[in-house]
Amino acid sequence: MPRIDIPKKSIYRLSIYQRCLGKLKENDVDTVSSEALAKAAGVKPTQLRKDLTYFGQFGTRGLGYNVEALSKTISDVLGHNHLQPVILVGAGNLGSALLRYGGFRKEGFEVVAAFDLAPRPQSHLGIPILPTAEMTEFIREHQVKMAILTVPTSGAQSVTNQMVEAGIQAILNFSPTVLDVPDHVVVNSVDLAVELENLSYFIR
Amino acid sequence: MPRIDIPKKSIYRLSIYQRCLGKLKENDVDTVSSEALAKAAGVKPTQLRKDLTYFGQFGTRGLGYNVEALSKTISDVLGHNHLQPVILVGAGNLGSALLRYGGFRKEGFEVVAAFDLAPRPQSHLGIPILPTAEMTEFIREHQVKMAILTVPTSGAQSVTNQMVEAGIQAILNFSPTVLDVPDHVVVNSVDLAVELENLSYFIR
DNA sequence: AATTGTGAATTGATTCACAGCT
DNA sequence: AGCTGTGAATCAATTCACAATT
Repeated sequence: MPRIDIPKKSIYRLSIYQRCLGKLKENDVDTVSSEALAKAAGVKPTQLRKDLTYFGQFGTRGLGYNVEALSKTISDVLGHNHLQPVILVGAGNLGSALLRYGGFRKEGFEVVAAFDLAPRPQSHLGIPILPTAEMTEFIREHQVKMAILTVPTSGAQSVTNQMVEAGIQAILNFSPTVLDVPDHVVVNSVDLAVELENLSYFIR
Repeated sequence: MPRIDIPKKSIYRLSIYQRCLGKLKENDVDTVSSEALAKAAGVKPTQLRKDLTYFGQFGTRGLGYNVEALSKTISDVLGHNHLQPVILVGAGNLGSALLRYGGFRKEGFEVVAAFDLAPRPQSHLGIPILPTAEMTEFIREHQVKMAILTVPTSGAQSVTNQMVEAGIQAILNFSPTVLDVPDHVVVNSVDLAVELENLSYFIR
């Protein structure tokens, strides 16, 4: 694995570049300079170029990058050329909103099922909401590797343990708590209150 | 302003420490060591101590930190001792879920109004949903400094321009786009698809 | 004896400056 | 001429190691 010393932040920015490239594609732009793409992504041109060199050489000197080709390359690097199945655990307010949101599919992710302790029979956008008791079996059976966690703080760690035990390798955590997971599992946390608090420090 | 060379990430972690301290308070713990608190926050003890020294000395050598006092200090530093008013713009799926969520108040934030191009008369938890046309006036009148942005990509930049013009200084952005704002405005973006993409890179 | 606070060392990320292609 | 690719330099954040304090 050469990935070992690529900054985590570079990987993160790759996704942002990818989104910008998508917009360029929609506008039938077929070549873009590091300067223009960096501007759209809110970074410096040298940083964009440095980020890309971790994975190879994709540009043409004197010209820039081919939008289509670069986008394809980033897809390859990020490894989601095929639809990646994701489960959502905790179908409360936030959870159901995310189910209804549905904007993930276009980015290569498909929410295949949701789980809740007290599932109402209703489903969103055809996504079944199942009892949490069935979660581990589902994960194993469908070989799901990614989960979105939107349960209240109290249940977060125990649900996480079950998911990890069943084979989940990556968790997008919205519960306002720090999850304890084994090394091979990745967690990205989005804590809304923390984000707000952080912002409030910077206002005068 | 001494804040100038304090790492942005330290500020961010302060919020996390604050949350952990809250849990300790609930359990009537009154003293905590850097080791224990760091563990709860998912960081190294030295990092916790370093983060705190940017703001002063709050511990007792040989003993640890007084939970109550440290929590109070962090509140002061983060500057949200009084309820901070926040508006939410874009009352679609995600926006209304956040309105209903309501967990912000406990952390010192109050969503005072929501805005939408096509507001249904209904309100969530007593928070009025008003037409976007009234937004700038509201911001000025109530001196609101913070906003949560949950409009679709297409409208994000123009709504942002209006908000900034009216005096908004901090934005928590959920629109999947990079916002262009003047230097005195802070933006924290949460892009769900980017988070998922980033996770997917790390699974094997 | 235990634990904080911190300068120094290290590690990591960003930016510079320019060589190398097209 | 223009723009990428990249080693070197800089800047920032983290961790170490230990002195200071209770």
